[in-house]
Amino acid sequence: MPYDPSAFPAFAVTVDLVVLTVRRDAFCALVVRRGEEPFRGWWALPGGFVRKDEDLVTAAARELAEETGLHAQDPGSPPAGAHLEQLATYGDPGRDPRMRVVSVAHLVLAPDLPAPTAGGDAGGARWMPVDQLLGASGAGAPSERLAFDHNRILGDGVERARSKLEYSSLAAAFCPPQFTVGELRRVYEAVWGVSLDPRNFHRKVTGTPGFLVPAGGTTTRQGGRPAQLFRAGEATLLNPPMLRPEV
Amino acid sequence: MPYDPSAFPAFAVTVDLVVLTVRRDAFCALVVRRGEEPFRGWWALPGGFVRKDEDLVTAAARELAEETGLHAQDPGSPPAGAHLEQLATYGDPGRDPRMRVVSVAHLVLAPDLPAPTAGGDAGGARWMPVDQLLGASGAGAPSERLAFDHNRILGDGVERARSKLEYSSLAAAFCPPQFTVGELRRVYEAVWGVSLDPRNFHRKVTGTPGFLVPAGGTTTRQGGRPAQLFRAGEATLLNPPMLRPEV
DNA sequence: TCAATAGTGTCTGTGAGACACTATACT
DNA sequence: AGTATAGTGTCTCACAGACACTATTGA
Repeated sequence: MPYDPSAFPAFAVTVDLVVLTVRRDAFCALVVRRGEEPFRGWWALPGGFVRKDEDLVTAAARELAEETGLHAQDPGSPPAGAHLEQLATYGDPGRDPRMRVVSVAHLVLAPDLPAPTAGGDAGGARWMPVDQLLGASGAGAPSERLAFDHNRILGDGVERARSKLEYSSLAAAFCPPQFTVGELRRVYEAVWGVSLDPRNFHRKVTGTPGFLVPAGGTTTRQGGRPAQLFRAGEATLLNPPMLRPEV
Repeated sequence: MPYDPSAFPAFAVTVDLVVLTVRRDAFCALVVRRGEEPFRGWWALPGGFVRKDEDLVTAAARELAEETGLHAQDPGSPPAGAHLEQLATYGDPGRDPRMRVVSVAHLVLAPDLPAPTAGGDAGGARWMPVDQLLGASGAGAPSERLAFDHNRILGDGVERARSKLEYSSLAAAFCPPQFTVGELRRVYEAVWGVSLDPRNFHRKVTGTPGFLVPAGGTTTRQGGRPAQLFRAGEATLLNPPMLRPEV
């Protein structure tokens, strides 16, 4: 078929963000209150339109900064900011009742933050446990429904995060720049919803080259014997992986 | 910001296809010859515009059928058609010199096909070894460059396929409905570019519940002792995974 | 006969899971 | 003291990799 630029249908393109963190041992997602129709008053994932001359990942980083003040990881500045990656794209006709919108969802893994002050347009923002939004793993129905198809997007993001902990060192993205082995273990436990043996976990993560680098000091912020502080190492892929229990 | 439907920038949305197969022990991708500017005469990935009321995956399946005659896997018809899944989305401004185009790339894994007759618009279509397009794993430069950012898309698709063979049973998507253990092993060897021990491979795949189901007969089409025929089982996830050698 | 592929058995090293035990803090 | 968490050592089982050996075809 000959190329005709005026013949293609026009789409709106947005980025939606699945921002995940671990707060007080709970695996939480960032949701914002919608201030307008449709779904006025509902919780939704943060997001917004991609601008005319803007890269997709740039748009995602901009929305993230606007809505949370978080800065995405600059390649090069090791312990600063959150992990950002593309998740998937959702473009069913009718997913937005107003018009044809294709949304490129992104996944953000962030350390625990003081308070998610909604930057500008959103009427409110808060962290909400993912179990409450998706239904606990035990098949319960979600107690909160999100606007549009955001439950599906969140579910995909949560599953991506859970599986990435297995074969990458991304769990450290949920931790502050310096953290203990116990704190890292609590991240895995919160995200996977399981209990892990502290002794085997310690042996595994400290024995994997490049995963953890000793940062020097110790801390007793978790109580008990002082624990060594680490920061994330250079390795991004875990080999062999750390598999989720309960096959 | 108040919602203003006329304020969003208009994008064109396309689907591009990374169609992979194994032909004569070579890992190959489907490329089509471009008949128009820009990149007239270059090889490119098949693809096209998403229609106004069309789902993304539907658009990908339609383009696949138009350009190859292949039908994507209908959930429910086990041994028919190819595996189709979303890969990633590419939307850099300037990736298409004519206008702002966001492309939702899809990955297709297909069994070996007789000949990729270009369906309609494309000036020609052929299977090309991925090493030739991406440069052999040994750092060689690609001997053929694709149009637009299709080298990058192809690279992402190839890497996705390689890693999916590890923890899923998708290798069977490269095989005919009935196949032998040796044929399945040659798929792994071609995709990963390695040699695998036939005895250990046999023990591994036949010992994984749900991966292979005996289909009854035997064949000698590979020469040597007759080999049992199998078809793909119900299992989609491999646990434990089949890891690539050469860490 | 040989060459090819299919399939089984056996050994060894690595690593995960279970768990006893010691170390060092706070109350 | 008791309780919390940190960290080490040890045992066992599962499994990947290496490879000897047998089975069954065609040339």
